[in-house]
Amino acid sequence: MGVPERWWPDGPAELAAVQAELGARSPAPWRPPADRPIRIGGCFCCFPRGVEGFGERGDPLWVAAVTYEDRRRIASAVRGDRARAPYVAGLLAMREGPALAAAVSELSVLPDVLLVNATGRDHPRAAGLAYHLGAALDLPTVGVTHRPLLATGDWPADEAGAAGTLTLAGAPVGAWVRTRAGRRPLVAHAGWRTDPGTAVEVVRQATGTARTPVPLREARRLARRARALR
DNA sequence: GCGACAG
DNA sequence: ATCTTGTCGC
Repeated sequence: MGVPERWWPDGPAELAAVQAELGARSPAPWRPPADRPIRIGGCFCCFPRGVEGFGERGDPLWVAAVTYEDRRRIASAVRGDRARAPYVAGLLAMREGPALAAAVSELSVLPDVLLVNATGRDHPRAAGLAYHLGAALDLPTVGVTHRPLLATGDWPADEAGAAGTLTLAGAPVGAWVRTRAGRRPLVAHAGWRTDPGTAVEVVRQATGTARTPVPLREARRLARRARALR
């Protein structure tokens, strides 16, 4: 993945500069291959229970990454690490970026596209963590969150698969997606080399019986299990 | 000035 | 992110 310091600087101003540079890029669009099963990955980062709020530099954390092909998990990686900074909206990369990048890099089989618990182009500098992580790893990414950061748009109909575009400054940056009827929709974010349409398609394909896409759920489960093992 | 604000 | 409490549905 190249030199870590180049992608994950320590200071807010330095990170903002990296985001501005990355956000101005227009990487070649990636599209899911139609001739073979698509490998979808997911990564997740969790923190100690009982510690609420924004946290701080040095907080212990656990990260997990997985690769799925068809309905099966074909690779996984779990590790413990430390946060680089407290949580600050718009600067999430400074807190979790390096740890997530390290976990994904340890996968024996990389996915075609990676699901990240973060925003993508829906960001002040068009470079949320999902987009940023993809650029750092040279891997197409799709962001998945409970709500948008800055983008706005109406909720879709209450039926599985329904989607509603989210725009920021007039540009489509993601979409609300109803992965399960009767449940709150989640947000599929355009990330590194993916547009809103692709993001929705990947989320739909990765979703099983639960609201959260399978690879993301599994990465979350593994990270929390590692935390439980202390 | 005040509220909002990914995880 | 994590925690608490309450409510609804199977």
